[in-house]
Amino acid sequence: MSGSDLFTGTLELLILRVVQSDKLHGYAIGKRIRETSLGALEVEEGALYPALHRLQKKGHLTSEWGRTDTGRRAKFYALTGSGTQVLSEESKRWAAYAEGVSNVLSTADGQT
Amino acid sequence: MSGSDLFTGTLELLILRVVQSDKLHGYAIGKRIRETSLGALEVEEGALYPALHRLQKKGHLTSEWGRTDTGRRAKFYALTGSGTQVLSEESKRWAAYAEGVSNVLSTADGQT
DNA sequence: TGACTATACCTGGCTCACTTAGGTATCGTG
DNA sequence: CACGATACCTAAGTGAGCCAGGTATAGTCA
Repeated sequence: MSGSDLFTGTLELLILRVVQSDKLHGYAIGKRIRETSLGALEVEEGALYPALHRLQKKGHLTSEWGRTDTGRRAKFYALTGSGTQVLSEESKRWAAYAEGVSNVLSTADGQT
Repeated sequence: MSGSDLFTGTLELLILRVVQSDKLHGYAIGKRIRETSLGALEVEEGALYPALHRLQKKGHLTSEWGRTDTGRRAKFYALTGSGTQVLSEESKRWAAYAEGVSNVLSTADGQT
């Protein structure tokens, strides 16, 4: 229940989006999410790696072993066609959802 | 996996916010969330009632049996002091989180 | 050389919010 | 009087994420 908990269901969306920008490896994906969100999103490795495997299993990502700039062994992920589509759908779903929450949070009190 | 799934963790926030506006009963809380969000947020009863009980157990809500305008028996909920505080904290957490997600989703591609 | 940190990957056990799918009871309406 | 809407509830199952471990390697610094 720590304050940095993810809202369940957003991680896959974030991963897909980050991988769309750049072909990254898992560890870098986590870092990228953390940095791009300016620390607001903390990605635990115990959530990250299973999520990557899930996405690959579902066919939304492909993976390939390679080397980082610093010569380290790492698994690089790339979006598939279905991944691109899911990203698009989930982005819309997130936007609608966030707007819905925003509406509820900002509604003037006591209206019918 | 239907498209209207909640992002886990937001429901309690929504409930607290809705109850702050008006002293409502459970069923009406669900309806209010659905309506205020213009249908974007679908609240299942199987999620709603346990959430209300959780919040009460944690001391963030109190409940009282009463009657609706139409004469129906219903349990009305009200915010406690701690509930108000949690609402404030969770609102901030949501705002920060949503901004974080927004940053990730809208980041220009390929930046370091 | 050897210790230590950061990088990079992984898994198993647990928790717990949510979905699904039932159930009860009452009121208004066709 | 059947039916839908209102109003409440719970049990079983799922599954994402947290926690806490593990392995291995590259670079740094004493």
